[in-house]
Amino acid sequence: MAKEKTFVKEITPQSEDFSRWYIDVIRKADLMDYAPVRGCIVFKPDGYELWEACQRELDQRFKATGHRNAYFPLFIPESFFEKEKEHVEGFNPELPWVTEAGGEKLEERLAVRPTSETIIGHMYSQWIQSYRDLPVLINQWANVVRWEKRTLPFLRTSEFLWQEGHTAHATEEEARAETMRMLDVYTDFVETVLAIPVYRGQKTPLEKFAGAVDTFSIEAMMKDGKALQAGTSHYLGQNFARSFNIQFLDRDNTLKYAYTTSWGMSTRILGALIMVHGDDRGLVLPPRIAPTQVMIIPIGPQKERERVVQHAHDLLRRLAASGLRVRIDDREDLSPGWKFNEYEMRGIPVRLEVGPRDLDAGQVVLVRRDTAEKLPVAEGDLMQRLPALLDEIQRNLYDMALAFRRENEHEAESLETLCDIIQNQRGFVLAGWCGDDACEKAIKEACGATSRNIPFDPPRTFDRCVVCGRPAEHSVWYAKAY
RNA sequence: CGGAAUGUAGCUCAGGUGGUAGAGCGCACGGUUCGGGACCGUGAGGCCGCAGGUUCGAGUCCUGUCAUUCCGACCA
Repeated sequence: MAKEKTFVKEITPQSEDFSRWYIDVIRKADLMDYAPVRGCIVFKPDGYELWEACQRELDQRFKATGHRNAYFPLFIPESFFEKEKEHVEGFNPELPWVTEAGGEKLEERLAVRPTSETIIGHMYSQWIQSYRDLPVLINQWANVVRWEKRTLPFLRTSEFLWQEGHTAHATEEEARAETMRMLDVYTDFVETVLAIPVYRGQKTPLEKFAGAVDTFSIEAMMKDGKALQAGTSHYLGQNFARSFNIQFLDRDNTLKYAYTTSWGMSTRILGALIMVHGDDRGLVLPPRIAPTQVMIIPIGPQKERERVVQHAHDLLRRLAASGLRVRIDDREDLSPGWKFNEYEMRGIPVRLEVGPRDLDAGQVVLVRRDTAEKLPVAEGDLMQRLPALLDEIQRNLYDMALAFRRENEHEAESLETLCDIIQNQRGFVLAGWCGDDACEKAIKEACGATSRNIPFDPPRTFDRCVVCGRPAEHSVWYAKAY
């Protein structure tokens, strides 16, 4: 027991210092390493596999909604950014520039893309002539660069991986439907696969994407009560179509600008996954996203070893054949206790222990990562019980995250109350808003909370703006955000 | 980009007032162990972040620089 403490000491408890906990976990679990360039990280295999799992789930959903993947260049001519005023203002401070190549100064500087609306808009203008060419439904998996002042692994890195969908439509109605459809896709992925409940809503004008007409987001609450924007979907109206001349000839033989959308989810979602489910022992991965769902650990003294390991491998084959993501750790030089701790820290949902005693009893022991419960299971029942257990863990993780979120949802009728909650408690605060940017800024200045979104179906409505007291037009979630 | 702290072995860290670098864990080898991070023995491992400067001599003092962490400003 005393030794166990030494182990736990390597991960700072969440209650002591949440930021420290986060850094400790991602490093101990071997998800990433720091690269020599500011704000850049290496996704190590265990971290990258998580992203691959996200990619797989999302990609499947994108394709099921009619999208196809393509790839656009990393470099974007400077002039492209100047075509959309808000867009250039929003991104200029974060752009890295290529000014020289092949030993010569470039005629026109090239930005390393921070997002691809401009270059894709340019290409779409050449591809779209007629209403018959619409809609264009394209997604790309890419890396982008934003030179942020302050970086944090996964949550805000200089270079990050993401997907960005870019679509063009003949009508506003269709483009708006697309915007909402993709928000639904994100919601489904994050809630059902990552087991993270989200608030769906619209961004305020101050927080919306530079160049968008409307931005919608899903927002998740981390275990320290802070908010993390898990995904965004933008209705761009005709803004980019006008800037990049995306015009088509409609049925009525008139030239019209297309309506476009864009939507993105990035490796930042991994930060959410870690901070929503992780605990003081390390990562906790929902079964549906876990690269390894079950880790088999054969146990036993040398003289029993052969028959135990053989049996464990037999189990491995059968479980893998049934479609489960199973691995075995049959290394002889590490004690079972060491392995238990190791795979708990790495967040593997279920451990399957099998030793001589189990063999004799015709059973195995399943251990849940989420509750630490040990469940002896007769081998005959294993094929039924294991998938059911994984489902149960998936559900439980969502329920726990939802319960935590509910405990940390607040309401405020006054700025004082709002700030008191933000500064002395934790979580999200719902409050009335008149619609004026100034009131939103006032809250940020008063206590550092920003508007997260205007939820589609707020738990309640307010008569007055929490800042100015004028009639409230919306209910808004406020929180400190990552 | 401003403020603070940190940078010494793979990891966590120790190295008063300058004198040529240490521990624990980990790693390698051998042996004993194995149902919650086992133990014994032997051993390998260091341009002390990087670059200058002061000095007979710098991990230690000074300057610059890079990176990380925290706080602020900024932030689809």
